[in-house]
Amino acid sequence: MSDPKQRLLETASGLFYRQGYHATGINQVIAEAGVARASLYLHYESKESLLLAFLQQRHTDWMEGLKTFTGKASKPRERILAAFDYLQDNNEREDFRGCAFLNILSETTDQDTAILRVIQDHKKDVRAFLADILTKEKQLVQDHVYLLFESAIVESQLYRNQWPVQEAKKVVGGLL
Amino acid sequence: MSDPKQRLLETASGLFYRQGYHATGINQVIAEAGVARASLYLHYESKESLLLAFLQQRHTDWMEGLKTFTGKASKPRERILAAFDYLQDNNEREDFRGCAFLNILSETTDQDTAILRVIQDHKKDVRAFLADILTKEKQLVQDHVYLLFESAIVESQLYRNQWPVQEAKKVVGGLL
Amino acid sequence: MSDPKQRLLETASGLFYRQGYHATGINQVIAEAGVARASLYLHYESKESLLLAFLQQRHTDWMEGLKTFTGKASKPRERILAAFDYLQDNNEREDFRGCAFLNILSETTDQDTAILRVIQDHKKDVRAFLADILTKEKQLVQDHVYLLFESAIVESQLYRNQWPVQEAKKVVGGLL
Amino acid sequence: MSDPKQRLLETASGLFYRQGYHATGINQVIAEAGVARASLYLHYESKESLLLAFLQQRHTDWMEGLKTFTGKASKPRERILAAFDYLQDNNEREDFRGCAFLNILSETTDQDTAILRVIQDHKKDVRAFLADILTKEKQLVQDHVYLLFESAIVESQLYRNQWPVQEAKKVVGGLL
DNA sequence: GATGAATGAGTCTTCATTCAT
DNA sequence: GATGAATGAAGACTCATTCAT
Repeated sequence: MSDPKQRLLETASGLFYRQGYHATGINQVIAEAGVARASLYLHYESKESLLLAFLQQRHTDWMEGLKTFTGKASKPRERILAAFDYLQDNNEREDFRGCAFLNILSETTDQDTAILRVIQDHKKDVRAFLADILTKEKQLVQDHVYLLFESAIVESQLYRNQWPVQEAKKVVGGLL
Repeated sequence: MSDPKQRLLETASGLFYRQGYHATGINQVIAEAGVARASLYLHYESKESLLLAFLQQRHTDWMEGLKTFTGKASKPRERILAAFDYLQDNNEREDFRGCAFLNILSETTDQDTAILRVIQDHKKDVRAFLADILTKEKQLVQDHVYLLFESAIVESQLYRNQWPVQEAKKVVGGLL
Repeated sequence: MSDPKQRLLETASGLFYRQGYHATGINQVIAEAGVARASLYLHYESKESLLLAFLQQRHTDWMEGLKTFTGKASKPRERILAAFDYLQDNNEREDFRGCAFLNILSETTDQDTAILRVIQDHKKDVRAFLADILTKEKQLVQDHVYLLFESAIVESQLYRNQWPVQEAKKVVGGLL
Repeated sequence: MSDPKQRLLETASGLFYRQGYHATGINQVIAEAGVARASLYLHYESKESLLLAFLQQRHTDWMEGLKTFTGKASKPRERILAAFDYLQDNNEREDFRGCAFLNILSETTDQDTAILRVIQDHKKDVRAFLADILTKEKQLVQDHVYLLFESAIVESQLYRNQWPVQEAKKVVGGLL
């Protein structure tokens, strides 16, 4: 809590996630983190590197949460359904702000290669994670589930409502 | 081409779509539109109202494109598949920038009620449009198709690749 | 009421008086007057000339009011005291905004000769008016009354209170 | 001289006093102070807070000057008359720009509570200062002197002339 | 006489970053 | 390791004025 670097990351993470990257200014970050302006540049070489740190940390945390939720079951079908429960849980805890990576993606152009890679890597991991649970299924089914998983996230953010998660879960339940 | 208001809208639309809303400054808009600063505020009362105009125009245009594509077929199944062709066509024409509405959604908080409404209304229209084609299907199937349609857009933006559209289309083809 | 020139003058007068000259923009004037922007420049060659028109009109109206109030009495002493009643009446009607001329004077530099002259002429008229009532008094007494009259205006604006008028009136009452 | 914060305050003070608050732009302030635009906002959170700083500083300086002048005499009557000499001295040194507080008052509406308070507090202090010298006099006499003191300031600004100070001083001299 | 469109220069304020201490 | 001061560029927006219709 009193480590400036960590405090900066946590503050920036919350702001980047809730307000977006460009809508968040350095001033707000340092003010809310209670850190001197120059200290930010002591620990992170630029605003963008702070963004990268956020995404990397978020990746770790999010995957951990996913594993925790899916770890409660053992059969593939139940584990996949538990993944949708994770989404529902996220929506409640984070007020339907959706996927941090897809949100940043929207603010990203092809020039931002470093950021783009982190985002894509995250999603590849998610896709691989689901596919790993569904090794017995054909790839088309694996993709099918992944695509429904993704739209469950996006659409519940859009409507500020859990119905897309619930519908997607229902569909997937019928599928497997 | 020489109507300043139209030129402003077209320029801003391109920039908002390609770079995002917050990453686009008024200066860039007026410079590329070749219009005086104050002229922007003569036609649009604020940057946000320019964004709203963009989204409204985009809604009209995009739905029209969707109707054109789906209008080429008559049977529900073929019309739905044609909708996915539309996505593929968009990706090529617009360089995988994805959905203008979902991109802006990422930069939007709950405070931005007017913007949020336009975005949600657009998606409700899309959902209703697809459901209308699938009136003979159960609602779960309708939602199923809608969710795959949405993730096809998002995921092809993410990977800068058409595979999500193609996979989604294949899945839907098997479904109907 | 429907004469644009008159409407412009009345609107600008209110705004200049209540908000000050520099704090009042052309936009607000034309918006509240319900007149096209260019129409303003049809009737007044500049914002400054609108200000001049305001001051001239105000001079006429204000002196008329002063004459009305003082006209109710006939003896010099009573007429002077009535002048102070006029100030109190103004304060109530105009919410303690003080003297329009002195207020504009504060926003005026030595370069603004035309404006400065109108302001000084107004005050010279006021001074002469009071002196005319007090022709039997020495000049020092005349000035004395004038100075108290002026500070009654300024100080009641400052404190948003009638006490300076009342005190000044009491002093003058004892004097004459 | 090389402290930017002080230089900003001095520059702004001069401009606010000579030109008025609204007529003075941030650009002019930073240009004449030789300071970067953002540096202004490092030291003062807004243009208005710069104005407040000006008024507070001015209050201190002005009262000190008043005390210095009145301190030269010991008898109440002489001290009061010295106060009028202070006004005359101000007029000469500052080219008849009058009272900084009353000038800003003219640009102030009831909404600007912070500014209004500083102005009123200044004048209350002036009034109390004069009253303190005249403790032996009745309150009406104290107010009488205060009102003449105030109009001496205002009217000499108006006419760009010392006569109002001299006349007021003469009157007060006869009074005490 | 009246107007909507257009503008260059200006408004106040914040941006992300660097530097001397 | 930490910081307050400093900055050039940019942010969104408004100014008073003119011109073609």
